[in-house]
Amino acid sequence: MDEVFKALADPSRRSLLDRLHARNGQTLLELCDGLAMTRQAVTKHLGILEAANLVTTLRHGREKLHYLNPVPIHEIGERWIRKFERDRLVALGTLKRQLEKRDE
Amino acid sequence: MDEVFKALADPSRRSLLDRLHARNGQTLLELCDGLAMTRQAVTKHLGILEAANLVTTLRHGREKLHYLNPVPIHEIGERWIRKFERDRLVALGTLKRQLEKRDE
DNA sequence: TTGACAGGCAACCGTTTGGTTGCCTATTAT
DNA sequence: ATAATAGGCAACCAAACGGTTGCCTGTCAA
Repeated sequence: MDEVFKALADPSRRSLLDRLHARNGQTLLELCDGLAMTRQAVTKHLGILEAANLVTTLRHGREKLHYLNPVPIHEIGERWIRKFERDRLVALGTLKRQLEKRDE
Repeated sequence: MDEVFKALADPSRRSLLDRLHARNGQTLLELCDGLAMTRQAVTKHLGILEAANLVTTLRHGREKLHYLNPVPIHEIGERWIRKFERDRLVALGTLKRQLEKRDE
């Protein structure tokens, strides 16, 4: 879980996930295209995404295909974000009430 | 958005959010309790959470109350995670089909 | 078979990060 | 008034991060 959060913390990596979301199964060079960084930097980012299980790779001859794995993202939604959903509704009311209490 | 992702990347900060989720409106010292780091370190973490708008503070005399703001978390769920939901269903099928295509 | 192409590996570098220590200020209780 | 309490601020430090350059390996096409 921590690895996933860390992987998502970098905007370049999120953009790589976006690219794979737009078109799955791209090679390293395809993913490099248009990005303002070297191929080696992209390799590192993809390595981190792979370690977090957000990307799966597959060698096909001399090229490496990259596939998005949306499961960890979904899990963060389910196991982490959902937990805070209820708060959103009561947050303001609670704040107000607690303030009143403190001032008594 | 980037600030929120960065803020969520650290486990100590996520644990602080968890603590506020369990009991809202805690003081700095209350939030420090049981954590294996100095008060000043916690202050820094809370500062980052506040900058990301994940925590709202309120001075009350000499103590500072910290309140969880679940809105940015919710927005990540809505604007970011949701986008990848559809993929989850078709991911495996697509992978299989693309592999077959490549091998032709 | 020899280039060209796709990618891997490792060393290095400046900046950011997460944490510390030390000291200062403001508020409250005795 | 004074001491204790709650927190703020700044300097410093090691480690991690995001990126680079340089070079090497494996695969495909002419």
